[in-house]
Amino acid sequence: MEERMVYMASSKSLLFRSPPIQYESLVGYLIRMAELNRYPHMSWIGNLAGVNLTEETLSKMSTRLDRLATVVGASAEEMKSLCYYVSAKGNNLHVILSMGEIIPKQYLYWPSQRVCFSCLREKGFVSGLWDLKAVTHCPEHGELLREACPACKEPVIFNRGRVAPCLPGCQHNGEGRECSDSVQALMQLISNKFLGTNFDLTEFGFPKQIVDGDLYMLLQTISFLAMRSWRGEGDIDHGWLEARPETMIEKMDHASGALVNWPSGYFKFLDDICAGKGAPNGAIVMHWMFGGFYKSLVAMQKRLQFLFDGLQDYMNDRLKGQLLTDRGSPAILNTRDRRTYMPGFVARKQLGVGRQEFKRLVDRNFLQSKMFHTSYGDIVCVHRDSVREYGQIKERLLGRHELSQELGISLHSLYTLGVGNILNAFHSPEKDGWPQWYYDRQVVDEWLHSLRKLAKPSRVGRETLRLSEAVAAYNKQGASYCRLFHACKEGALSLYYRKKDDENLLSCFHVDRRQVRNWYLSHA
DNA sequence: CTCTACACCTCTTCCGAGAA
DNA sequence: TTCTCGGAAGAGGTGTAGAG
Repeated sequence: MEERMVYMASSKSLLFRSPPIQYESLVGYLIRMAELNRYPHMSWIGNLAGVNLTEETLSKMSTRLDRLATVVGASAEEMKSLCYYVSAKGNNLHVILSMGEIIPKQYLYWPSQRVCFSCLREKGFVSGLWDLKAVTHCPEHGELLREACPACKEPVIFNRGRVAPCLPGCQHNGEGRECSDSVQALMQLISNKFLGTNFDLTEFGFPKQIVDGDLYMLLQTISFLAMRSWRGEGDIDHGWLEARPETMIEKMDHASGALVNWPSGYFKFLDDICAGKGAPNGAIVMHWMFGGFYKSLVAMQKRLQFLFDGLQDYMNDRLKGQLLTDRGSPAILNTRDRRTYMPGFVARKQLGVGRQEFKRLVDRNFLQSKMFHTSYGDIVCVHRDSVREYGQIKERLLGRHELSQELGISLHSLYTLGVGNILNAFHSPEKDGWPQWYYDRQVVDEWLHSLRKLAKPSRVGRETLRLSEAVAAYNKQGASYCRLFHACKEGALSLYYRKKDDENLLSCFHVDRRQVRNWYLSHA
């Protein structure tokens, strides 16, 4: 019995064998084997293995791989490597890709009956990539995938016995390149994600999000951009299903053009759909298509965030000299305000300042401002970067009462530090006409840090004075914090550091009692 | 497609409350 | 007292939905 099984198995294997070629499709491999063994149809190999290879049962093929492997004489591993997608169990609507990703089945022909004739002639194989609907052109030759030979008109059927479907004697060698650079690059990007090829696409400048993202995201992006008749919140996978192959070529051209050289390609794409024709130099006159595009994009925002962000960048770019307001268009900036220039109202809210302070910030150039002519008249808007920068500084601002307490010196001493150019205020009446004094905490910290670096650890037994004591003791000789700090900096006095004292930030700094006395006497 | 009611946006001015 | 903030009100404006 055992021997008979072995005999049966060996009798049902092919005479001529050949290992799979890299990136070959499973069906394509069987076709190639059929041709090698002079079988008129690849389904004959299925018959040998007891597997029904009709179109309807193809999805189950992956479960019969071992039987097919025995017949064609390939290892189970080799056979598995040909399965770029398998149907998910109990889920007829999705397929699992070899990388583990799951995508709707509608993105695939099952299997494809379209081929690149250049590939057939040059490499003698059927690529697994051609099963993807989004692949309209061969990534390598840029040739259109066809359902029939353009020379002998013989149609490509999947259950054929020869890799090339042509009639005997047909010498058609492929058409060569038939698409733009951008379409071919997009095909290569799909190929990299689906087959794992390594086309170098850096020069085409695809957005990072789809280069790094998964295949499904790329397919959805293409599907979305290729629609070109956006009808609100339709299903993105759906809009594409109905696309007829002949319209796909043009759609692909649009989609790939939008994705290469990000974001300028996308901007041109948006120009086409957003700006009405004949608008005065660069001004945006919304085209009717824009509404549908925008609504669909909002519906897809979670998945295709970069397209949404790109749209906002586009608005900013095209409206450089004009102002983009929130008014009447609540949705466009609700999600994420990325206007280059924002109205004063918005900036004030973000900074938490009132009108007077805002006006001062603009007048003193803390906020980069620009006048815009709008329907309300001329209004002042400010650059978002300057708002962000000042917002960060504002968080660090410190009133002078607070600072003098922290440092343990009087308000007047703090003032003299400013006069002596030791510690300058960020805002002050003298410097920029601010009614209050404010110091930048970061500047204060840097100053204290530099003092600490200057100071030496105090040795036990050395008679030292705190700075405040030194100032008090030699006040009549003209002592001031200012002069002490300058002397320390120039090296005339040594500064000591005692960790124990931490009543306030300056109390840990000491000077030598004798040194400071001599120093004052010599200067008196 | 056009018209209209509506929701919503942002400006200015005025005013009261609270902090320095 | 002076300065600042923020709410209310009024004015002017725009996109959208729905009806016709």
